[in-house]
Amino acid sequence: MTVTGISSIFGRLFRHDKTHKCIIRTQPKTSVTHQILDHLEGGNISKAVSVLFASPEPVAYWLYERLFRSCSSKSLIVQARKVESHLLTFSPLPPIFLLNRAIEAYGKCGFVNDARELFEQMPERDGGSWNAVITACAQNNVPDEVFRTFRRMNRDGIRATETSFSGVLKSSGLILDLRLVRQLHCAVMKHGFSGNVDLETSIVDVYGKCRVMSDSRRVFDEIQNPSDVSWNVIVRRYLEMGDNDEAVVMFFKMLELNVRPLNHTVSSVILACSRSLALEVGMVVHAIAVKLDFVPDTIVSTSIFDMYVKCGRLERARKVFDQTESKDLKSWTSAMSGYAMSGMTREARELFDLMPERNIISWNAMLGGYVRASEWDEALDFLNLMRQEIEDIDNVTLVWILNVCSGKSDVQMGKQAHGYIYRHGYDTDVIVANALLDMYGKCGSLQSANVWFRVMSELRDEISWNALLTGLARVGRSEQAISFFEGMQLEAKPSKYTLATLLAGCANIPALNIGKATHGFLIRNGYEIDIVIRGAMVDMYSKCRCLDYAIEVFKEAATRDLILWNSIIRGCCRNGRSKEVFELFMLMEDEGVKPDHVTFLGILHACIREGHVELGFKYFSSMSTKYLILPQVEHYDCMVELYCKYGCLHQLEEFLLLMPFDPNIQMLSRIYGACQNYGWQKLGAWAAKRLNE
DNA sequence: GTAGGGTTAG
Repeated sequence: MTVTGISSIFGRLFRHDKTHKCIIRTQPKTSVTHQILDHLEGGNISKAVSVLFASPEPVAYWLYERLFRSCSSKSLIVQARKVESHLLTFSPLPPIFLLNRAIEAYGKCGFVNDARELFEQMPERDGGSWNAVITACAQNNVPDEVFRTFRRMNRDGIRATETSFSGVLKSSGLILDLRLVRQLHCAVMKHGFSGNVDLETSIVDVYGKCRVMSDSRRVFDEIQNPSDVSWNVIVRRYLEMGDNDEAVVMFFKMLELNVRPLNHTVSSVILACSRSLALEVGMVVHAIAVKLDFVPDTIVSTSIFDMYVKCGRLERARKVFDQTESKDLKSWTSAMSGYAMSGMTREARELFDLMPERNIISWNAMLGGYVRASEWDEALDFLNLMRQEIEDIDNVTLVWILNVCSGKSDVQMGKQAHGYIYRHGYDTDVIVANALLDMYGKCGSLQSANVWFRVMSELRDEISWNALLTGLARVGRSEQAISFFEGMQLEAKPSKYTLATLLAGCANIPALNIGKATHGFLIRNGYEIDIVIRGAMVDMYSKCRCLDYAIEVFKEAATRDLILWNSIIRGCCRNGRSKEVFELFMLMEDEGVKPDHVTFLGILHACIREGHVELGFKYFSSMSTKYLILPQVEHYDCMVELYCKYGCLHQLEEFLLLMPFDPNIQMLSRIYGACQNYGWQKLGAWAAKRLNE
């Protein structure tokens, strides 16, 4: 034991001695003490504090301490302040440890300023005081103050303890400064805490939060006996990095070592399975969870439910939910929003209506479901209901409302929302502000979007730039988009999505030069040309009538997905190179990529151009027989065009008989025209009659 | 020491 350790024990003994004297000296007020104790034991802390506050005499120090601790555990700020006030009234120089308890209480209640003020006013402090104020700031997410205090503490020669480091590490998880984290890691080692599981776990956590999993994992592997929390942290960090596989691997390692997982760990692993759609592994983890008796755990069963929803196993999901015994507000909301965010608004609403209680988050989740599913009228109805049932809406509600305005292209409603946002001070919330910008862009009010973008000035971020850029590109104002793109680079780093938007903008006008410049920018700045960008480039070049470049870009792809194939196939059609479409289709099949309805639109258009009537019908039939794709109106449209254009009216008549729906106006007028051309009176008359109807 | 629910662009 260190010298300071011993002296502090003596200090405490000495203080107890004083406490003792205090009780003896104040014999008459033991009744006050008893009353306070009675109230504390009955859980009525407010009452206990009231009794204290009314007492014209001090009580024993140990009782003050108990009161502070009670206030901490129940977050009673007013009561904590009363206790401090009473204490200082009767003992202007109370023992340090008591004031430390007060600081802790203020911290737990979320009142950092009270904690700091008291700390600054203390005539004398011990290591505990420093720790108390650091912990208070750390708990309340005031990292700057934590570091300031920590540096001051070191300057004053106060030795950092485990508690100080745990506060500082927690704060460094908020600001994510890797250099700082490395320094702290060294400091922890230098102070001789290298065998301390808790601190090592914190270090694993902050490296992970800084997204440096190699270091995080190295520190983890060095821990002698990782605790359940250590395992929880490493699994969680892998999950958050998107490394779902490693999260699962670590979970199974933990089981091998016979460490019982925490409920949060099980929940993280299930989330990992759900995110990678690894249903089979997920079901194994589900079985493990059952075996380890986690079924009654709300957190675990909620994540199992969510996994089954995301993997499309609705019946299983519902079974898990119905079997969950203890459901709280969070698990109800989570389950309901699982449906809502997967587009199953009907199921979501069913749960929503069953919920025993709801808060703003539940309301927002349901509303978000309608918005995501583009069910605008349902969303509006729901908003009306919401207005009747709950008092307030918040920033999230506003974002969904703005989405409804965009969806309905209702700029009037959007402006009303803008007014509300302004009046209630939500205009400084960057997410709301960006949603507003997006709304103006999607409603085609580029003027308003521009104005608002300028008003946002200080607030705006990369998303704001992208939102405006998308708005401009959407209406084909690509020159303006590119000049914004130049402005953007002074403020924010364009993401690959920005560039994809820009390329789409070039494709629309079409603007080959800007498109080429964008291509060059991507290469010069070392952007990863992923499948999305590549698709945008193929599309841009083919729309700019530069098919050879498109083919070049297409060929360079290491992997090709359906969308990329579709882009090049449509590009060939668009540029009159229909013959190559059939070749491409064969290559696509060879690579094992399954065509979809878009692919077939391209093929049928190629048949129309090339006059392949028989082949066109063969492809059309193969859609349902070989590829199990239900032909849509557009495909029937193509077939009608094919038959009409080449005068195959016999086949057309047969085809029309098999068509599962009524011909639309476009088809009818095409048929009518063809019959006129080829003198096919009966069918022509029929088409004319239908047209008149 | 960690820790389950709703939020913006593409």
